[in-house]
Amino acid sequence: MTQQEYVNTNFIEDIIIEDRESGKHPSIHTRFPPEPNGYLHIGHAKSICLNFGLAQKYNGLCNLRMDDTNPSKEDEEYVQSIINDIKWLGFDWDERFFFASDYFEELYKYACQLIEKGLAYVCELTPEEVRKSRGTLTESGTNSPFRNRTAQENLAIFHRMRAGEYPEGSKTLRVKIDMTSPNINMRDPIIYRISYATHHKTGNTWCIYPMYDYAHCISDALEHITHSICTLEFEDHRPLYDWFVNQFTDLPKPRQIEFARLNITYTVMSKRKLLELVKGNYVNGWDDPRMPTLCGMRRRGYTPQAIRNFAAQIGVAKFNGISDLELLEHFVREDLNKKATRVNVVLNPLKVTIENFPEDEVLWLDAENNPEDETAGIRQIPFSKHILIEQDDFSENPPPKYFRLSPSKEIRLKHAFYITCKEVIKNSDNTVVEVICTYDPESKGGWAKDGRKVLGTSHWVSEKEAIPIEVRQYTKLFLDKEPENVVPGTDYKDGINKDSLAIMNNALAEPSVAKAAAGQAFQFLRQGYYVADIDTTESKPIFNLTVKLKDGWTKKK
RNA sequence: UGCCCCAUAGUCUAAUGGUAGGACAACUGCCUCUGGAGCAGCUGGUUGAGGUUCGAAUCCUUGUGGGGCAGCCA
Repeated sequence: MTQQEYVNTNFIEDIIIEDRESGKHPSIHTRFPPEPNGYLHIGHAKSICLNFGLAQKYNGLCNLRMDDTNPSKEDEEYVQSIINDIKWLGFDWDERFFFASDYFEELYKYACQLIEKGLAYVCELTPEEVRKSRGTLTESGTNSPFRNRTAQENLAIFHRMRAGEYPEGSKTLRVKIDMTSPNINMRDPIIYRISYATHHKTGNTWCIYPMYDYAHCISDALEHITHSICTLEFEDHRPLYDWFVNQFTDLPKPRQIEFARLNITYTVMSKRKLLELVKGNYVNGWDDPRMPTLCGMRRRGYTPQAIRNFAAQIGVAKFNGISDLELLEHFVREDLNKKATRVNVVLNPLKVTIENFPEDEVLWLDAENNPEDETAGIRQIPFSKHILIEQDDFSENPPPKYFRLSPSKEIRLKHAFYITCKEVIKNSDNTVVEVICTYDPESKGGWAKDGRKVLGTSHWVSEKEAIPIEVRQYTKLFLDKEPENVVPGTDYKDGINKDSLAIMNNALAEPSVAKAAAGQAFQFLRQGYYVADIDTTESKPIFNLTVKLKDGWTKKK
C-alpha cells in the first residue's frame, strides 16, 4: 500500500474518523459481502478496495462474507472465483471468511423473537396479492388479512414452515411495520420465504430462507461490523436496516453507509448484461479480455496495482457519475511501464534487405530489457541481412513530419544500425513488398560515429530467427461511450463493436519471446503492452493486447 | 406527480464559513536510441434565484436538472 493511494479523505473516512475520536468505535470493522451468483468485476473492485483499504488504513478488520441467502441463484463455482479474484487484487481476510448461511440458525431464532414480540406474522397471500396490497409509489398499501394472528399461532406455523410442511410460495414470514409508510421497504416486508432449492452450502437442511434486508443487517451485527458499506440503491433500505438492528438489545448496531457504484465509459457493468454477453457468445467467456470482470482484466494483462491505484484515484462519493476508461488505462500504462519487458515484435511485416550486409552472417546485439528499470538487465537479439519491419514504418510517399523509413531517408533500427532506403520493390498491384536498404556498419548499437542524427527509430526482427506468434488485438467492446444509456426501443447489444477483436496471425517476434510464461507482461516496442495469454505454449505463443502505448503521431495525423 | 438521495472544469474528485486544488483528458513547448517514458507550461469549474454572514462551493429557503424505490432478488 503506497502512501499516494490515500491522499484525501472521503465522506466515509470522515465518519470513521469521527467515530474513533468520539470513542464510539475505537477500532473499525468492515466487510465485503458478495453474493456468489456471478463473477466479480471492476465495480466490485472499487468496493473491495474501499472496504479492505479502510480496514488497513485505520487499523481495523475486514471480513469476507458470501451473501448466500438465495439458493436458486448461488453456486460454489462463484465462491471460488470470488476468493481467487480478491486474493489476486491483493487483499486478505485472514480467518474471517463467512457465509450468511452460517447464521441461518441464529437468524431463525431472532425471527422467532420477532414473532413472540408481535412484530412478525405468517402471511398466506399469494405473490400477486402481496404485490397488490403493497400499494404503489404514490398510494399506501393495505394490511394483510393475516396480520393479526396470535404470536402462538404464528410461531407454530413458522416452525411447520421450517419443517417443510408447506409448498413453495404458499406462506411467508412478514415483519409488522407500517403498510402506509411512504417508504415501500417499510410496508411489512417479507423476511422469510419457502424454497426447496438445494443450497450450495447447507444442501437441503433448510426450506425457508431469510431475505436480504433481514439477513444482511443481522449478519453484520453478528460479525460486529461497525461500518456496513453498500451502494446507493440501498439508501431507502437503511430505515429497515436500523429497524431490525434496534429490535435486538443483545446485538451491536452497525451503521449502513451508501456510496455511488462505479461506472466506466464504453463499459457495461450489470451482472445481468455481463451474463448475457457470455451466454450469447458475444464474448468468449467470463474471462474474455474484453470483459470488465476481474478475471477478464487479469487475462487482458491489467495488474492489481493498476486497479488499486485507479480505485484510489476515482475516490468515493454519493454522486452517481461515469469515470473515463482512459483513467483506468493510464494506471495500467503507468504500472506496466515500470514492469514490462521490452521486446521487438512486428505485427504486419515488411521485408527489408540490407544489401551491404553479408548473406549468412548473424550478429547478436545487446538490447536493454527495460529502460525504466536497470535491474531488468539486457538480452541478445539477432541481426542479419534479411529483416522485417512494420508496414506502417515505411511510406513511399510520406506525409509531412513523417519520421520513419521512406525513399532515400535514413532511420535507426532499435539497438542495431542506421539504415538508408535505396530501393522499393513493388508487385503488380503496386503494393510495396520489399525495401532494399544499406546499413552503416559504423552505427552498431544504434549510434553513428560521426554523431549525425536520425528522426526515427523502428523496431524490427531478423527474418530467419524470428518466431511466429499469435497476437490478439483487443479494443473497446462497445462503440458508445455510455452503452447502458441507450435510446428507448434499442438494445445495448446493438452498440457492440464488431471489431473488438482482431487476430494477427502474421506477427513475428524476436526469439526471446518464445520463452514467455502465461501472464508475463511485455511491451512490444513502440506499440503497446501485451501479456502472454493463458493458452500460450512455446510452440504457439499467444499474446493479448493489454493497452496501446500513447501515440503522438497518429494523433497528429 | 409519493418518499429518499445527488449537483465543483470534458471526466472523477478535494476544499469541513476564510486564496477553488489534484488526477485523467486536451493543448503548447522541451527532451529522447520507443512519435513511448520524462519535464515544463497553458486552457477550462462552484446548477439558477433569494437569504444568513465582515466573508458562502460550504449554512437556510426555493426553483431546475439527474439518480433510486412498487422481487417470495441482492
